[in-house]
Amino acid sequence: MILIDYKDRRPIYEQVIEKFQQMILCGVLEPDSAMPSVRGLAMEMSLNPNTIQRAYQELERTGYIYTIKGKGSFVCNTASVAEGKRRELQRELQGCVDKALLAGISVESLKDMVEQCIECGLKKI
Amino acid sequence: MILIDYKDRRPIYEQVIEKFQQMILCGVLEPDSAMPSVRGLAMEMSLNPNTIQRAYQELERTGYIYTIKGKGSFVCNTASVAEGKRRELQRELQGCVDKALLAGISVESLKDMVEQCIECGLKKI
Amino acid sequence: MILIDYKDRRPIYEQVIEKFQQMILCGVLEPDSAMPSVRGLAMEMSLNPNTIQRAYQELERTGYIYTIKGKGSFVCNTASVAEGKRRELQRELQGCVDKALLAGISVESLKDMVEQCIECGLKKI
Amino acid sequence: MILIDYKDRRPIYEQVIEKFQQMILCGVLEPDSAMPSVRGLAMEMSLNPNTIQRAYQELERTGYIYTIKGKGSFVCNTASVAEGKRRELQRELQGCVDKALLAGISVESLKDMVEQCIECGLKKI
DNA sequence: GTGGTCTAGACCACC
DNA sequence: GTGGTCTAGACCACG
Repeated sequence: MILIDYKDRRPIYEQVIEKFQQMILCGVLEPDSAMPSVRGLAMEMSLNPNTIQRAYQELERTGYIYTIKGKGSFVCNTASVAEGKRRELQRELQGCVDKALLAGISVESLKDMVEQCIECGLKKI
Repeated sequence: MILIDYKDRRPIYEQVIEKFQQMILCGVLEPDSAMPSVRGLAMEMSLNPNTIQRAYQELERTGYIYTIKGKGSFVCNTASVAEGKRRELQRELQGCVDKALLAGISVESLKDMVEQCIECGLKKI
Repeated sequence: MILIDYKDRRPIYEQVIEKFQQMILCGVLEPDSAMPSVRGLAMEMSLNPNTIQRAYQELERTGYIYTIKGKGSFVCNTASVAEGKRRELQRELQGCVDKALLAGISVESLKDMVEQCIECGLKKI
Repeated sequence: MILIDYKDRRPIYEQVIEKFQQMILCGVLEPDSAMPSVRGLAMEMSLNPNTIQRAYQELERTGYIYTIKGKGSFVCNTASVAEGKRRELQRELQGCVDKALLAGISVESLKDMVEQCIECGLKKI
């Protein structure tokens, strides 16, 4: 299930979005399968339906899901979505790298740090 | 001088903090040199003194500057600060990498992306 | 309720912080229970909301409370907090002891003073 | 000589006062010996004479030194002074102890902490 | 409703 | 002159 970290400073709806993005991109949620209903999910997670609604809207706007009135929301095909996510991550990564370089960290150092991150990240999965 | 990006969603004081961190870490502001006065900088940037004050307070709390009441604020020695910044960046980088891996991006792909970022980042400096 | 001592030279927000730290550490405020709202408490204490806000921010930064935007602030689990407080007190105590020793007070004398303090402190609780 | 810690949040004049109190109480400065001149000391320490002046005023007010117009300032007999210092320290110690007890630290724990402080403090001298 | 940020302007202690 | 604190009141994002 989706777990909310209340100590995370980001708004709840962003956390919900992120979790669904992950599940869609890594294939846990298959294309054209139904998303949980807004009200049902809200109840299950003890959240305000508005919060879920906002997350779904954003997921629809960014091409992760599509909605059929009266039927519910469904997962999009991932091909196009993956490319978008890739670009988004590239932007974020660029931000990190820029900061590091501006802080005077050498390219060598930086690559080492990335290696460590990857190693560490692989363990978590 | 420091430019504020009002389209940036982050608060102004955070942008001010970031700019000074960069200037201190990359040596533009030398250790023990005087920071601009709170009021002076506020006037120059057309900001409220409280906003600058808050940025300076955070910079002091995180060890970038030290303050002498009635005299002003001054830049700390960078040695210890650099290590802290490195750890902070490592954490942020880890976040990026984790997201990428969770999104199903391969390690190969990821390394390519980092290479591109570094190349691109070096041009900006 | 929280009483402010206007004769105290310390800023109001520090007094507010201290009072809440006490209430959290000694268990008057239970983990995950809600803190009073910023505006509500400000009104009740006839203080500016900013002053309360600042106190809450510091309490959050030091791990006493956590905040959910739009919902309010809540008390953290005390386990980890207690250890931090202990270290803080140890530092402060060290300062006192150092001063006493530097002033030429004998170890014997000092221990007697501490005994008196403890005796006296226990009565206040 | 007297060293000022600019990173100390307390005002400079308080640090000056404290250092002289220590030197007088532990006998480094003998009764009726001359204090350094305000201007001379200010120059030597690269401080504003006002700052030294204020420290001397406070030292005179609290009975550590006495001033003869046109001749300078001199160290008082320590007997009476020591008792005052002792009371001041007792007050400060009481504050620490009260905080600890309010934070739920046991008397046993507290005594252990004091022992550690004393041990640690003796090494510094 | 909640907290987070910002502006405007005041007063204080310190140097 | 400097930074530190506080009040008053506004606007925003979030739930």
